[in-house]
Amino acid sequence: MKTFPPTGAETVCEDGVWVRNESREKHAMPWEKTFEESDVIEQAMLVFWEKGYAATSISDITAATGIKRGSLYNAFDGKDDLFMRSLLKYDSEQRKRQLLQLDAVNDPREAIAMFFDYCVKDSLNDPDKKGCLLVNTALDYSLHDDEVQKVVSDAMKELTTFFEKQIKRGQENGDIPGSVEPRPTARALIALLAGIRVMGRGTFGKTALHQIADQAKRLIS
Amino acid sequence: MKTFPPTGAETVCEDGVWVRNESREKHAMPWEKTFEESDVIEQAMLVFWEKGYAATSISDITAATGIKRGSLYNAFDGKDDLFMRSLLKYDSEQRKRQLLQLDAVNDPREAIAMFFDYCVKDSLNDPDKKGCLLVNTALDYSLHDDEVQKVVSDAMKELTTFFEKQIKRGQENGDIPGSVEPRPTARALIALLAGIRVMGRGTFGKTALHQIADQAKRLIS
DNA sequence: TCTTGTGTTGACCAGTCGGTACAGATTGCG
DNA sequence: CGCAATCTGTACCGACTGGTCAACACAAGA
Repeated sequence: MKTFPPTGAETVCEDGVWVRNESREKHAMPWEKTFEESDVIEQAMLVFWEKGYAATSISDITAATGIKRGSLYNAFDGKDDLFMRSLLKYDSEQRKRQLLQLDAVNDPREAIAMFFDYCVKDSLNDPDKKGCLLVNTALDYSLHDDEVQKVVSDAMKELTTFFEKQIKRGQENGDIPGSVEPRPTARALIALLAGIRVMGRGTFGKTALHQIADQAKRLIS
Repeated sequence: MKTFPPTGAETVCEDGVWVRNESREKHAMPWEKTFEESDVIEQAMLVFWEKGYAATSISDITAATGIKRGSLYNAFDGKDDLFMRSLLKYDSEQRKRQLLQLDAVNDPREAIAMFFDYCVKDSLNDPDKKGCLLVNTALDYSLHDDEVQKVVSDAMKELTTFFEKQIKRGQENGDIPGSVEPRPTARALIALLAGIRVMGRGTFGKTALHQIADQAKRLIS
């Protein structure tokens, strides 16, 4: 009877029992990958993020990760697959995480203001000026397949819903005037965000980006 | 003594005098190109506009124009040169022309509103959803050389100045409240425009784009 | 020790990339 | 008729593209 690892890479045999591999071993089991898939996706994501899908080659990714070509193709389906996983990782680790944090903020106007301030600060701090992978991908919308398009569309829809909800909350407690239309304003905020991300890649400087964020706040007053 | 065409392609010998070639000849002179450079740039521009710089190959351009590879490289310096000329053509024929038209509009608020309405209409009408070549290039800012960056930066600067001027004019004749800060608002309008162009490539639909344009108008009220 | 199943590796594939070289065509001029 | 000058078309360049493949390394189980 065979005793084989349940998931392959994350486990190791110890005292006859399969337990999580805490990298205590010198030699990897032959069925274990010598790398963490999530680490590879992380590096791939950074390359796609900075250079864009079309300008990124498989060699760029092998160079960034140290993984050899064959191993890469053994673990993933190809460039499209790598991009899809990168986009999903970005979406869940950057956007969703940020939204969850801001959901916890009590003051709705403050939550929206913090979002914009973060984006401006983030754009200015990044020496590579990568912008936002979702916005970058939104600009290449029709170059991608349906699945990628859906990720982008859903992300923007959720972002719109977030802004809309915050505006309504602000109107309920009197912080935001009733004359502000929740949904149209939410969409305008998305457009402003996209604008910050695009211009933040080099066209506009610190002052301009901050001024745009200020105007976003004015849109909900 | 030689009598050679002063500029090569645009002239033809008639009655011993060099005059502009009005394409009255059946056969091109051996020093005349069989195509108009501006026509080639026009087609190249459309390809770059739709697919982006990285995803566009020289073969795409020869296919779009019918020009053979050798003739292309005989007339232009290469891909970068073709892109630069395409960008300049777009900048002068689309942006500058549009700005000149709107400069003639008397009502400043109307001029700004018309700008946004045109962009939304244009985004929705284009079946290829190409967006705006300047915005597309702004997103790839750091991938391009200094010259291209300068064209983008200058275009956005001029656009900012246009909005700023319109806002000040509107404030002088009382159409726009003095509480609107000209320069920051102008920059926010640019960001909204960029957002419309990005989301207009597929992420957002008709309603959303119109709503964003409406909020742009609210920003100057 | 031999089998088995896995991941690693580098060579290799056909196709495309941007760009070049050169023969051939053409036509005014001497 | 050459000659000069220019554009055209094709073949070709080395480099690179995304992707495949089979030999190999390895350790558990028998």
